[in-house]
Amino acid sequence: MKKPIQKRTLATRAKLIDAAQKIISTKGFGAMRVEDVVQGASVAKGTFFAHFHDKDALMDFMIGGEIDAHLDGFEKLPPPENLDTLIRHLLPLLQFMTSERYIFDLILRHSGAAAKEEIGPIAQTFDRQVKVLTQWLTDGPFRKDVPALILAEGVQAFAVQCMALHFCAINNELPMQNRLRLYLEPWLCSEKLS
Amino acid sequence: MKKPIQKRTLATRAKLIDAAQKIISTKGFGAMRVEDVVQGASVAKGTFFAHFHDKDALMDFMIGGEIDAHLDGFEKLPPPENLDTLIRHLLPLLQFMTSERYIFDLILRHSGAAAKEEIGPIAQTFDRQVKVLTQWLTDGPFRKDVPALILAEGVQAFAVQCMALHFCAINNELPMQNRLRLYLEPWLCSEKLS
DNA sequence: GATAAATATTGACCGTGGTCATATTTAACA
DNA sequence: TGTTAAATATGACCACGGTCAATATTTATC
Repeated sequence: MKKPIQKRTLATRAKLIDAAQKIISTKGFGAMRVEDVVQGASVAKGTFFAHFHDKDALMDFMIGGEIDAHLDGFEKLPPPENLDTLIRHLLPLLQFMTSERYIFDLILRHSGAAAKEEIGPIAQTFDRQVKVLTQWLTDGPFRKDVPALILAEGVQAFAVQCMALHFCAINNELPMQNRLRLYLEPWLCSEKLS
Repeated sequence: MKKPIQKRTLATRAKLIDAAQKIISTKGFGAMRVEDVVQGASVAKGTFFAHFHDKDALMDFMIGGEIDAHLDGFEKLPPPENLDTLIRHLLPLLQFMTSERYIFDLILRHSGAAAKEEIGPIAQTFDRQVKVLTQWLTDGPFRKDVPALILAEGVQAFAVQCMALHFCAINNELPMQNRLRLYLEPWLCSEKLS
């Protein structure tokens, strides 16, 4: 994980990731079994855990990669000139994150770096996301009485809330983006009183 | 689960919950094993799953009970007359929710009712919490340009964010209540522009 | 090229959540 | 009270993530 110097190591790792990718793209993230991955990669089970601390670590890596791809796209976009554009830009990422219940749960578990351990791929993307949002909010026509960083973290909080309610039996009649707008309008387009 | 008519059923159920409670109060939620519970209750393993759909369902019940106790307390409190009081009232609940990583993760998983299934105990407490907050926000000195329900859901979203960051290696230098204040001040004490 | 140290791989094994055909108990009715 | 059907309990069994001592391979040193 930290220093894969040997060629063999890199090859094995690639085989594992390849096998995982194959399973994911056909059966989805939630259906991935470690046993299937090692069989697909033609290695022993123990080898898997020599490369990834646990199953979650591989998922963290795979899902983190997907999120990073979205963020790469965000960074090529011009700062949104209004709230609706901001939401529209964000939507594809939110849709990926909610495309499987398994994905969303795993993201929640890994969105904050676990104490004392190193910061994982997904946690890094959350930091990156805040950075992108901070930039957007600084440049766009949004409130300036609150630090853009706080606003960005708030957008993240509301996005998580909307995704959670998306999976909710009683609260999912409203599309995610509409609900997000309901929160973000008062959050981003207000000013402090007095 | 739905219609425990027989006395035996109620007794068995009580034995299971008792055994679970005993384990939880000595070793914590995260250390609970189904095997230990059934042994403590002197029943077979299969019996457990006749009473609870899975381990999470028992946890949902136990943790839901704890949260409900907090909400009972909230309802006896007068509506907070300012932001700091609101946060102070909320804090004990947030502290329980973050007292174990296991608890927080489970709460996140169950805070929205799973699609098509019945609404679980924790999901119900989240609804209840929104109701209490809505009342508080209606009565207190907070912004009135946004429906109190939306404000309440926002408070919940920010609370979740603060709890998540509480477990985060890089973002946990700020106490939960201070961070919450950072979000809630612009959220609750602003007015929409134009 | 021989040998030793470091690194990577193996697969039998384990812990724990969850299943299900079978056995037992309860309730209803004659 | 005896018979029977529904409700409940049982425990052997399975699935799957994860461990670890033993083995194999690579790299370093001479």
